[in-house]
Amino acid sequence: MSVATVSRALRGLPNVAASTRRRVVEVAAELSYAADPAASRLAAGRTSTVTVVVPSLSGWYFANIVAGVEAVCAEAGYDVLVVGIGSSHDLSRILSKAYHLERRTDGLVVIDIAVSDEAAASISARGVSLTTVGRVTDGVSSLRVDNVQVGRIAADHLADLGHRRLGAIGGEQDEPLGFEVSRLRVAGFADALARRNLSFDPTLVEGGNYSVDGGREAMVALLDRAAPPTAVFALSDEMAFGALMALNERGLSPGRDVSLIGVDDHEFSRVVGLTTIRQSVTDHGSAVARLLLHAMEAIRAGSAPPVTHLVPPVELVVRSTATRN
Amino acid sequence: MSVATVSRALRGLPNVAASTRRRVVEVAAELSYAADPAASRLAAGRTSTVTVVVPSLSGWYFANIVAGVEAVCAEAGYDVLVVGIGSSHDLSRILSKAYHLERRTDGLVVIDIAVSDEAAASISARGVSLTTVGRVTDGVSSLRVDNVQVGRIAADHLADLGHRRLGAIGGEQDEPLGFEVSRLRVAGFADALARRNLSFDPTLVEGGNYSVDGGREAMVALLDRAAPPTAVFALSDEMAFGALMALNERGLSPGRDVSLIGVDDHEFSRVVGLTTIRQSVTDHGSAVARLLLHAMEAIRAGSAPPVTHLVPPVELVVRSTATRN
DNA sequence: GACGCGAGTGTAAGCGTTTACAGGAAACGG
DNA sequence: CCGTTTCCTGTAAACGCTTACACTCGCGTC
Repeated sequence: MSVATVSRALRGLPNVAASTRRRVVEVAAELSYAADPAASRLAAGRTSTVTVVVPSLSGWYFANIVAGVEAVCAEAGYDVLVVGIGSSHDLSRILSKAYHLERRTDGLVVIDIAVSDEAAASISARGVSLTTVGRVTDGVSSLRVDNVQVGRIAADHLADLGHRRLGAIGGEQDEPLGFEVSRLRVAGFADALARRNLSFDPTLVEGGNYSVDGGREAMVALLDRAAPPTAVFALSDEMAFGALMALNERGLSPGRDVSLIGVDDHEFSRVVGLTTIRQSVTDHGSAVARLLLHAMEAIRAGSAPPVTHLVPPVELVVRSTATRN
Repeated sequence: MSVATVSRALRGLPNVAASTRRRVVEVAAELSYAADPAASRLAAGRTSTVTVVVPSLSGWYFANIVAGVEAVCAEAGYDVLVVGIGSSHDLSRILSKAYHLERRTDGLVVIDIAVSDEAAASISARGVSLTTVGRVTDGVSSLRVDNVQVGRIAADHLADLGHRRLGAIGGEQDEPLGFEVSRLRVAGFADALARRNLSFDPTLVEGGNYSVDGGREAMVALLDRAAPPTAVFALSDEMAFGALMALNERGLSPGRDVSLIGVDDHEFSRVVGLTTIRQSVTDHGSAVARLLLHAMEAIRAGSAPPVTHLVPPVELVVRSTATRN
């Protein structure tokens, strides 16, 4: 029996007699033989590897996205490589990584990092499939929540509760990763208020850096205003937790003295009763992984990869930190 | 100039004239050339890849460990593969994965999963380095916190505060991953009490499944006892958060009505003022990655890999949920 | 001035697959 | 019964590196 036949049998290719295949599979199992991945990759030119590029691996949001991607890709037989670009905001590291990734991966999931058209073109020219989360690039499948909608939901809820003086805790100007998200959410927030003929004071937006500490400081800054807001929209639950700390420190009660709404439905939001806007992050990871798998399948089949833009729904979760004014 | 010279120059091997090397590096940069990883792996037999095997990728603890490992390994030029074994408790999946890993990785970091002596032997026989976190196997470098000590610190703190009727929220019998940890922490807890001639009622231990919900239910069960404990040791912060929920639901105040101490110093512990025992999980990841790098270096050099067992310190963090009885 | 030596470079044989191509046997139609 | 077609299997050429080995210098040595 030749190596070619074995290779064909083990990979499920056609043109192998059923009896032959059975024997091959049997013996392979017995010897616990499996093709050397490096040799396969070299010969076939495909790596059976998917790479997730992510700003950071710790942090609730990224960890959950990666978990979703990993589950689906592993299930489909792909190895999952992770690349954290760390706090180094310089794109060069990402690009050099992406460059190294060249012959290293069949697919790329890029999370919350802007991919320029040229970068996307160069990646696709190398035969690597690309999908993004949180950012969209022309011609690249992506998944993102409708952040404008998120802002609107928050504003509508707070306005329905009778709040009129509203503040927000968002990203910061010099924050490459989170700023775009902040901009959209705040825009939606302001837009929904405008539709109700309510005014939104843009000076009542404080940067919170998407961290607990940042959220705390932002809330302190808001409380120190001459006329503090009666309700605050924190653009992430983590910042909302910080805001809760600030309220506690001042002896203020969330929901009674100041209403607060977050975004994410982090698992600890339940613990503190945080009203929030839920996004199912792990599901997002799974969904984008499936997008990627389809694209890779298409490329392998020689057809043009489909371009799909997923916009999963978000959902208001009412708890106790936002109450009637 | 021959391919051999280029190969040697680019990899920094000796026996290359400085001038030659300079030119090669220069031209390579210009053409943005880099060796095809698959071909290198096939020819050299090494993969420059490290694999992290972890029960789950979401969850604070695992995400942070993986982040620490990734940072160090990426820095050292290794690709980082992640394998989540999911909720499937069956070892077969792990083993089949490990088997597939055979020619796929130079090093393995196994987190909170027991590795049998035979499995360790078979892995090392394949030339793959192995380090573990949370579990120790003979002859395998590892990192684990002293869980007995963790239990003692908790008991000492609560006892110092005058508490005499103590409960605990831990893992469960049928929980393959967490039970060992629970056993040790509870043992340390009981031991420290015994040293003070205080009694510990083992029926006052409820299983909390290392989840928020589990912690909540465990606390409910404890509160429903005829004689509830005045202080509770939650074996993880996440369970402690659940316990806090249960207290809130009953209108009880943590620290005043029931004292509570957790383990981890999760970033939200600060938010709720949870007294806890800190472990620096990301640092643990970095440390175990360095252990692995050393082992792989030794193997490459032909020497026997050093076996080191790291036991990083833990630290009591006093906040407001545990107070004088 | 022949010799040995070491530094630097080139040659070529793998590494273990995949895959185009060729070949051979069985089945089928005329 | 012979020529086709259809299936299956084998042969061998890549794939792009690494590395043992051979080789060529230029130099110091006796």
